[in-house]
Amino acid sequence: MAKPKQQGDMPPPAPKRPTEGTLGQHAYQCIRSDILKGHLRPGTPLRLQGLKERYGLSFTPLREALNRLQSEQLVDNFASRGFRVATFSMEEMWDAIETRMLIDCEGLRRSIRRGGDDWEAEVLGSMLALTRAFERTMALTREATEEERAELEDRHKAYHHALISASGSNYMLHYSDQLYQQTHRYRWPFFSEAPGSAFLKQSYMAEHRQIADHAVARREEEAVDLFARSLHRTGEVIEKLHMAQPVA
Amino acid sequence: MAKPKQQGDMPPPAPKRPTEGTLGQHAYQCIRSDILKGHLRPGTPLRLQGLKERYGLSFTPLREALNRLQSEQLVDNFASRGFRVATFSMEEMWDAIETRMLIDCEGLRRSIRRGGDDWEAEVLGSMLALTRAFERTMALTREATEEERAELEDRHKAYHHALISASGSNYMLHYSDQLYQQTHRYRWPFFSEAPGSAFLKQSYMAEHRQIADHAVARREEEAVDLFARSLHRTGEVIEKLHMAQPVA
DNA sequence: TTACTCCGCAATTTCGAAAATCTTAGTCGT
DNA sequence: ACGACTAAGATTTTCGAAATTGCGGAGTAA
Repeated sequence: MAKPKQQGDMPPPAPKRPTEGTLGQHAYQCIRSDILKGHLRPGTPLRLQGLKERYGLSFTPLREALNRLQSEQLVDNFASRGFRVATFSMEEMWDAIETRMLIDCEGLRRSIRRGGDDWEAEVLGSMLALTRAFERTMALTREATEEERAELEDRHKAYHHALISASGSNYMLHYSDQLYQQTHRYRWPFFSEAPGSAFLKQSYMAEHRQIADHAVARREEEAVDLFARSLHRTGEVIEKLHMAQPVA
Repeated sequence: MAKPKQQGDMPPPAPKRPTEGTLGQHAYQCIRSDILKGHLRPGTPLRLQGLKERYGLSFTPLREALNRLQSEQLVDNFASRGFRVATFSMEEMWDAIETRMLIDCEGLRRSIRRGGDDWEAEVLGSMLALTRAFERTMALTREATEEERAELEDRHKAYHHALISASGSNYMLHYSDQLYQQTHRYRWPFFSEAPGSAFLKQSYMAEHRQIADHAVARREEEAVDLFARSLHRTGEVIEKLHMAQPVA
């Protein structure tokens, strides 16, 4: 039983101060990324002095970012007692999965019904990009770097976005994005290091291809059914992994 | 063709500084309330000096609130050029209605399947409270005060929340709440003053009662069907009103 | 021993000024 | 007349210090 790598132990250096945009935006992106990648663990108090040292930013932009992340439910705010990374639970994870199934399946249905050539191109293009990145990481004889994993993850996210991108609903896209990131918190630390994960990944990739094929061929029920099952299976895998290794 | 009252003309005084909680939270509630009630119009620049004068707060808590409202899509943030109240459009309104239909109907289904005595009591209780407030405002021989309207609105919101409260999904509840508030922006300035609005309100109330009755009697398909139609009709009414009186 | 109060310190929140950025109006050149 | 440039003023964003709040430990009384 392999132990998942302790991603929180050695967080990578924070990105440099940007030359463009506001520091509040930069703070948002940095903190969000660290939460999604597990460098900031669930339940962790987000002390302003610590964040200031890590990111080189004053309290004001940090607090602005934390307020945004609060509204996105990645962070809990305890009035006058500061902010904490939102906690994990299986209950919450299943809620995110099931709500995501509701929204994403509807988004996929609408896209299949309304999407034109551009949508098809986007689906197939993102599927191809995901396949390429996947093959590259599978061919590695060493552990993938965080950058390589991030690239694969970006491609994966783009694939999911593409599937529902012709839904005509900004709200569905927006909520889907948020729910994707919530489920991501549970997947990222464990998924790549799980036992049998190479087999699992191949199986997921095959499934992703099938969903894309069904979608572009306008086989609505097949696509949506497989998509729902795939999302649900994500939850099952996460649950199994978390049982094997309780959350810190 | 009656013109809707110009709610933005004379905004009521802002609430006093709280003795509890943070000023950032207070700012959030004040600004949010003013947006939802139309005192801050769509597209309006949210100038910090103006907000400071209106609410008696420094820039920092104001900015914190604006960052939160940005994540909730009530406010748009233009980096280095400040914040604005998010704009209206019929497209956006329909998106909110349709997404809300998706989420709320699923929430109602789940509640009908899973809810116990407590849920039934909540549904019937909130229906009763809404009826009482409604009858009071209908019996007025003068125009309802903003407080009276706000009470009715709070009861209405509580009714909708109750219907889906046993869904077991915090995300659905959270998104439903946000979508409720988005649609509220379109309803509030116009709905109470629309032509034939007394008739329309009676019809809505009868419908709300029927939905509650179906739900509590566990007639899932009837409840959900009527609920969906009711939500959709809200969109139709809003659209009609906005055609009669284009958004300022 | 338990419960309560007080105090010091740490942390959070807010303040207002300074720094940075944007907007507008005026001037100059083509 | 139009476009480019500049300067001044307005506004936004950030900074760091002050004000406020929470927490933990020590002391006291029952």
